[in-house]
Amino acid sequence: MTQCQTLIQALRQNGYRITPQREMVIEALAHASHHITAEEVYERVRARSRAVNRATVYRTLDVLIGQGLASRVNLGGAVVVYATRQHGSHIHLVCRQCLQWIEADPELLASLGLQLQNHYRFAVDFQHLCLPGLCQSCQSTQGAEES
Amino acid sequence: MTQCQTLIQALRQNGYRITPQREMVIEALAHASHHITAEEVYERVRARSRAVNRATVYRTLDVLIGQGLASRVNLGGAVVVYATRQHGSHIHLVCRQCLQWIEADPELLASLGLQLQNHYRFAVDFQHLCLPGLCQSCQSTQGAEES
DNA sequence: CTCCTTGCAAAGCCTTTGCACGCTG
DNA sequence: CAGCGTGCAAAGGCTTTGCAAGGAG
Repeated sequence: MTQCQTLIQALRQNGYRITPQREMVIEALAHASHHITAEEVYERVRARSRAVNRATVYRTLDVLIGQGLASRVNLGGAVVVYATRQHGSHIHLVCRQCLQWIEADPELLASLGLQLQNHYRFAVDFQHLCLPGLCQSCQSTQGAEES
Repeated sequence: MTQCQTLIQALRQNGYRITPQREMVIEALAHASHHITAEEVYERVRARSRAVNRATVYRTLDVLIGQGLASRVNLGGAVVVYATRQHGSHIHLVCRQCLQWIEADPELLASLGLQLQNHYRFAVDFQHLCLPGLCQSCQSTQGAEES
């Protein structure tokens, strides 16, 4: 709840107008336990009001991202998900085979982040990181399906 | 050269037929210094023969990926690139702002890989990893453009 | 000779855009 | 009120698909 208000305030303070549509998009995004796709945001918003268009969802998500309030990540393939920045930093271990993912402890990346910063002056976006690979169950089936 | 032959042999042994089109796609991919987009593969192949269709390029790339001979990676945004597995493991530090990327030393990820394997039984795909973030120059402009 | 592959063109998918109306501030 | 934000519908870019003809093995 408060999370939504924070986002709304941030938008308002940056000169954006708060419309019912934007509120609903923000709420859908903030209430999502994890990341959701644009389509899922649309569905959730649509469940509350038919007076929202897909284009508006995309436009609102773009605004949030532009303001650094949300992030967009491509979980391999064509799967694009969104999340508010307030979900905190986290790592996704995305299985390239079953497309499921595990959340990993962000702490594991701390030292890597420092090294990359020192060596390459590159600031990895730890807010929303996604590492492709193979999950445990797919590692087993991997060999078997090579027929 | 030999790299192409290896790929071709692998396909042949898995029951795929080797056509001039597939050879050309494989050569274009294998000779690419880094990763290339599907469109670039198409252009390179097209430069050698007009008798190749975009659909064939996509289909061949899919076959290669299905066989684990190539990988597809989304460098943020709509940029999708391909590379043969034989290019060895490497990390891309992709700037989410200017979309340019730096190659980082894969060794930096070695310990992280082990930890993720131990903690989560997840095998990160180090063959072709891509970390989003901000490059040095965009880190400077970042603060300035927040108007 | 079989049937895997291809080219062609069209469809698909997700996302973006142009425009006039409507609502926020 | 001024002008940003919206819905609608159409376009857009990239990728996939159906089908008949063609070529690999």
